Amino acid sequence: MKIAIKTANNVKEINSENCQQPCLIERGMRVLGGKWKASILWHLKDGPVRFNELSRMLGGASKKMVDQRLKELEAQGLVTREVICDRPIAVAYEITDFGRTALDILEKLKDWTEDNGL
Amino acid sequence: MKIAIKTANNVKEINSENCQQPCLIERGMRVLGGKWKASILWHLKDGPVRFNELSRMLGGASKKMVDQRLKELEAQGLVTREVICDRPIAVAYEITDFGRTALDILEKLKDWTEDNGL
DNA sequence: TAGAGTGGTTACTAAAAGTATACTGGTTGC
DNA sequence: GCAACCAGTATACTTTTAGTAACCACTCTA
Repeated sequence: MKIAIKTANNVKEINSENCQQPCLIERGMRVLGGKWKASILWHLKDGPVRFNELSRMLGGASKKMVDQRLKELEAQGLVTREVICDRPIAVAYEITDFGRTALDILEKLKDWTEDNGL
Repeated sequence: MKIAIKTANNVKEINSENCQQPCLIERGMRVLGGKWKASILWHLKDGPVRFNELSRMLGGASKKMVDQRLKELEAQGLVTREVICDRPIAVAYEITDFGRTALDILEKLKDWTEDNGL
């Protein structure tokens, strides 16, 4: 739907569209957009990574943050948690097939950031 | 770099990579990832939109939020603000060419969200 | 036996994000 | 005159998120 706006000496048409509420972009961002979430997913793309290692990769994210984000990502089915050894405890986080479907987006995001020197 | 992890009865190799700090994914997310920012950009893709109209499109975002996000997006060169009429005041926000380069990512995000019923 | 590493949890604080309401100062329409 | 619209601004408030630091139980290495 177009709406006309009368200005001093011309008429300008402005586009108006309704958005599904809450809109798809926003809903997607709620899954991938949290701080560290996309990064975590990205760092799991080459294979399973252990908890403390992941913390280091993220360079500065606290254990609490990494823990919280991993739990969210696990609950949403994007990563899985696997205990690979009981004593000493060793846990590996792995991206799921569903999680991999999001890597396309992250790849584009990475390229975009890189190309624009952000 | 691969690191070997000894488990009860096998050895598992785990991938370890260093991340540029702060990594590209995270940096990109700081530009597009704030609440409403991606949505705003998306809603500008079909042409300029006025302030209050944008608020309504976002369905629930307060004026303060919309205002803040628009200012951020403007400062980052993703949108422009144009006064199209002084009396009565009418302002239109428009996506820039640079802003358009991010729409690819958002398109993918939208499709992903849709395909996965999120 | 001390120190470092594993994968967390808990408690606390600081900062950011978001909501709600009212206000300005102008215009348009009834 | 009154209400509703425009594009914001201001203020106050609550909620959420982020981050620090200490702690747990366990193991491995020097």
